[in-house]
Amino acid sequence: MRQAEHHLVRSLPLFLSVSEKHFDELMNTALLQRFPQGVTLIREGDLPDFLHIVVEGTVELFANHDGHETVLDILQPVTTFILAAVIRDEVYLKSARSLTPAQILMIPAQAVRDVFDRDAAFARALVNELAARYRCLVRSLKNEKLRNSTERLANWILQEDAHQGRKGRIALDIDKRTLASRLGMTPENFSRNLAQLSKHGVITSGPQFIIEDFAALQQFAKPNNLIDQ
Amino acid sequence: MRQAEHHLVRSLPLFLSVSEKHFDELMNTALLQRFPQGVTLIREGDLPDFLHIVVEGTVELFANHDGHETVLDILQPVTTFILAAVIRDEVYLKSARSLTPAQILMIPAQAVRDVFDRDAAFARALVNELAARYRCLVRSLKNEKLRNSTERLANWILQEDAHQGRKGRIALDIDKRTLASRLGMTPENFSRNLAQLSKHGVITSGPQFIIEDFAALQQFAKPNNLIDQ
DNA sequence: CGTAGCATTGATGTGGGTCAACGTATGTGG
DNA sequence: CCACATACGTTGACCCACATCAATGCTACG
Repeated sequence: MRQAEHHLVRSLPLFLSVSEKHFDELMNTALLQRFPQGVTLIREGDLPDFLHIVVEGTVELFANHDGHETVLDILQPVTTFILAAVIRDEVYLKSARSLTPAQILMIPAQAVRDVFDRDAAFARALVNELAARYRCLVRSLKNEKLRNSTERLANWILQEDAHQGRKGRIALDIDKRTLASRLGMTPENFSRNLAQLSKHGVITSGPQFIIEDFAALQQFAKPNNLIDQ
Repeated sequence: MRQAEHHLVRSLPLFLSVSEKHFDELMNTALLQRFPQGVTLIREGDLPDFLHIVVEGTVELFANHDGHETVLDILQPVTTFILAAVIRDEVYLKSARSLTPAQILMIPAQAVRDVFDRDAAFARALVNELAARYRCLVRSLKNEKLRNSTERLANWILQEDAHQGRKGRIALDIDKRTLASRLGMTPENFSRNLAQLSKHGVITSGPQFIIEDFAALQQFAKPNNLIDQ
């Protein structure tokens, strides 16, 4: 692993307080691997070999049942995933695939559990990380159950605008269909919802959204800090 | 707190490996409290004062937004809740109310964080508990997104039958409307779904369900150990 | 320039929520 | 002991959000 990535990982909340010795122990056996787009990284039902960390690119967590598939989460750098399965050494409940070319840091599950048993600081960091992931999951569950698809899109636009510096102009760097799936709707409904939002201050021109009337959008979206963020 | 409850709590995975000293420290300041039915125990948006543990009764976790309410989980003894909020000392994302008269053990949040900082065994137990709760949440999310309401009911019947000793006869100890809400549907749809299941081997007579054709029910329900417990 | 893939738009179907009516059981007071 | 009230369960009618299917437009790239 390169120096730059070493520092990046070291500075994650999860590893910040781990002793140098234990951090080296984790990293010595870790792999930093590049994957092309569309690769299945893990499969639900398998036992965890590695703790995965998205270092670059986008990863989709999904699950299948009886011929149907559902997206459970979409991850951006830098995020751990399947931490719970690694800790408990139980089968994955979700599958993962790369939505873009991606760089994934993979730490052998046994090494994580070993250090977890010996390094109290790491154990505490793990609690915090898991708690954070848990709360993210609750938020996205509330987002799904308490808002309709147009509202979810409106709030995504508000958040993305804040993320891109409140310029009121959002450049879309992913496919609309990918964003649609991320927001839990079909591409067709995504289009219709976008059209709806023209009534609430959003102009769309190709891969750009422009917030023409911020107050109107805000009023429609009703952002809520117990759901968003 | 009585001796019996002391032992019950002590034997929870969360407290099994905590030192006697630290366990006493947690329990000294803890409250074991009885609540009547329908009491709001915690409110989303508040900061956590206590870690809650359902010792007796049933507790519903729910959330509100813009005049709508949704049930996020229903808890049976013995389960911790709002652990993630306590660990991170951040606001609750869910509210909780007692669905039945309930007995709740409340451990001051600060005491939990104190012992967590000093007792590595407790920190590790917390990780395991949180990971278990995380996985439960993923399972119920998959149950909601990958099955329709009739399938959810069918699987609940299979699970409850297993739970009651595979007698093929299930005694309902809660209101049908409560069960409906627990399975994420209205009482009206619950009735209709139950009627549907008569085509798949389930006979219903008042507060009793009888599995008349186990194979048929199983075939319809398609139980999945990556969704069901 | 033609083809492939994404985006958009319209028509239609379906799951499940809502509203209303009615049946059935369990009290409660005269 | 009966009349009545209250509440739950069931059934039917209807509606809404969203998925699906189909047709067409748009863009890009060999």
